[in-house]
Amino acid sequence: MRDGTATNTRIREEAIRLFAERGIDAVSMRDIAEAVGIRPSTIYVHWKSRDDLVRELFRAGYAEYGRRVADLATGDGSFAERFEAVVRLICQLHGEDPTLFNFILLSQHDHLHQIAPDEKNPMEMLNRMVAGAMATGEIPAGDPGIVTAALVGVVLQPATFSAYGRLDRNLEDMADELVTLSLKLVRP
Amino acid sequence: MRDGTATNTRIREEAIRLFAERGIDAVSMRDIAEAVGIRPSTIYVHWKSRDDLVRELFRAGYAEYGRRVADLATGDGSFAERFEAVVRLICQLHGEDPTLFNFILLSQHDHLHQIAPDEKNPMEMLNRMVAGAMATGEIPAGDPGIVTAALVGVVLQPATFSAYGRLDRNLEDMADELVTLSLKLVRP
DNA sequence: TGTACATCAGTGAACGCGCGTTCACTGATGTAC
DNA sequence: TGTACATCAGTGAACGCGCGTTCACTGATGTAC
Repeated sequence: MRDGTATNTRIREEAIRLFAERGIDAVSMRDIAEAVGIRPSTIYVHWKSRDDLVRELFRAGYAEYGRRVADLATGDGSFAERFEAVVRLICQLHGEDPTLFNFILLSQHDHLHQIAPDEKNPMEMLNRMVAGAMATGEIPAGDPGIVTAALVGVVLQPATFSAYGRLDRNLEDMADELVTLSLKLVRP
Repeated sequence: MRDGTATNTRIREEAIRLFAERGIDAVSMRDIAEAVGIRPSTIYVHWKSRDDLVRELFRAGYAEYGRRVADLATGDGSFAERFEAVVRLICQLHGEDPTLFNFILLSQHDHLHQIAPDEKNPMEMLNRMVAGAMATGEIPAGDPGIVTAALVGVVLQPATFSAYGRLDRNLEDMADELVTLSLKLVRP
């Protein structure tokens, strides 16, 4: 039999690229197949359905990001140190694979609800980090949900603007500024 | 002849509601017609195409929001005063018509690129406000694009979390906290 | 090393479906006299 | 007030199209002997 691993990988790559560029809904199975240079039916050799493909790609990426955020968030050090590390990680993830990063960033709304709550969820992770730091008095008390959302916004809004060309700088180049800005949010 | 004004209004209302609830791509002309209680072909009496309908709804809402933000952003007072007013306005807009607010919030990415740059653009407005305040030394110097993006993120990320049920509080109830948080971003 | 066979990645044609849209029509209602 | 007419909001049936998906098939390649 032939080895389908290479084809499988290429389907993943092209699908993520097209989804990130055009939005998930705007990409058909035929589009993906054409980009890979195969027939649409070949995709069904590797995945049960379109939905299956999308879900697997999102989950795999989101889970990996979740793991890496979790490693830093649950590490040693003060809240400020750990949070700075998370912000820098996010900027670095964008630098490593902007296409994957944008795919996850832009498709999160459609897919977050089908992520099981027990998976290592970056948002949950941050929420606990913030709530913990409030409890110890490391950062000012407040509604942890709002503060977490605001912290996320400070980083992801520039990422979104960058993805849409509204900001022409790479996330990695903004890391220092984003660290400074987000830490200002949790000063007394 | 019959008066189509009421039908026209109902089509707008139901379309915005469905778009906000399900996402624009997931709503068909038949869905809208069914919600209104008319035949799909009737929508074409009022709009040339589906695209036309979506664009008109988005533009009308975005333009109105732009005007109201512009009024506050270009008013008298310090940067902090004007910015606080803008944040409170955004929270209030959410309270006035959460459905319209969410429609614009969630569909902005698909449609921002077809908004003419000369229209009163809330983002452009804020960008100029921030750049101006940096020039006068009212807020610390920096990249105005990043600081604007971060400020927007502090407000819109909680709005997004609220729209998706990740935060169960209304934007209006968070106004005080969001003002406090966003102003922290521009302290020395 | 050479041959027979099993496996299964990849194909090609076709399917049913829901989509946006068109268009000849109907008939309620405002206007003119 | 009553009648004839014009207007056009709304209808119903149909269209072509691209979509996701299926399935009998082909043929390259790994394995057994």
